[in-house]
Amino acid sequence: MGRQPCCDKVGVKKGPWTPEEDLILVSYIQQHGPGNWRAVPTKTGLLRCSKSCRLRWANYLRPGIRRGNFTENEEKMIIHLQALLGNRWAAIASYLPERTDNDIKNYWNTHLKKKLKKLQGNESSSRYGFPSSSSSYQICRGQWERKLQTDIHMAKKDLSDALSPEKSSDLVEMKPFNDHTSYPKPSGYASSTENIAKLLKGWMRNNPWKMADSADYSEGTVPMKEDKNSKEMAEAFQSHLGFESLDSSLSDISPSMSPEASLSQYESKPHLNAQSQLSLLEKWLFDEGKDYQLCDITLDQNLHFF
DNA sequence: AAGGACAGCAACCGCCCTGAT
DNA sequence: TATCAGGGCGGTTGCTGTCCT
Repeated sequence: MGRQPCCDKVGVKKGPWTPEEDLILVSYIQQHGPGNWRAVPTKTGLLRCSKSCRLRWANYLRPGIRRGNFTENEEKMIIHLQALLGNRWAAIASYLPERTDNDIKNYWNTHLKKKLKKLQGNESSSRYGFPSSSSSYQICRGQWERKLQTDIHMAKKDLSDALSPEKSSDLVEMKPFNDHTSYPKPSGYASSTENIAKLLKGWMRNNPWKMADSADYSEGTVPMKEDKNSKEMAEAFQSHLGFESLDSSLSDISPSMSPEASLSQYESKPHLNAQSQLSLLEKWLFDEGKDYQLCDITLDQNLHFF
């Protein structure tokens, strides 16, 4: 028995989102909060699959998202977390504030894979805390990697055990940054509107209200028939959100959003629960001063906490 | 300047999990 | 207990921009 598609594919628009669609989606979510994605296309008039709406929100429009320019520290974290967790991008993303799993996945596939390949081929690099010039380091790193390889499997198993409800119930509350139940609420809608603001700024720069000339923007995905309407809508949105003073004006949860909605906008990611058991790992990962002195932490110490 | 190759990334696809009924 | 819908997730695709010849 085949699974039903998430939505009726007929008449569903695909491809890149237009600014108008983004505005509509953000406006809707601002009013109703994220969730109940199936209702979004029908209630907004967007000719998009519900999944597409959720993805667009989660990966692009959601509050607190930072895009591009991964820092070296973020790279290190991704590399080490990937070694420990595998391609569990959502779990990895939960440790990286402001990054989406999709972003991390793309970054891994396009940048870090190559970098690591290079590093493997060229052991002389010390960029990731592997000071090659030291022979003792070579031994140390080798030992560490061997141990890591052989024990990752066990660690994963233990981790999944630790994640089971009966065990996680007595864990200390210490969650990854992106766990949206404990996410340091940035500023209600501010970050999201920042995204939209940037989007619109660029859009307005490039589209002096001539979208109707563009086939892309006139495909009928948005119930706006005139440039004027688009402009008015954007202006209203801009006015409402206040491009230039987003952080201050929206430093609290948007009043127009219900409490449930306010809370639920942080819901989009799962989290790991075995945080106390990962505490040393986290300390290790987040302690910038250490510069990932891998050899200072034995694998036994690490795995002890799984 | 043209066009082919390549890289980066947004978005889609389909499987899986979970909660509701 | 079985079934279903909604949502999450990882893998993959394909579009677009940039670089190279």
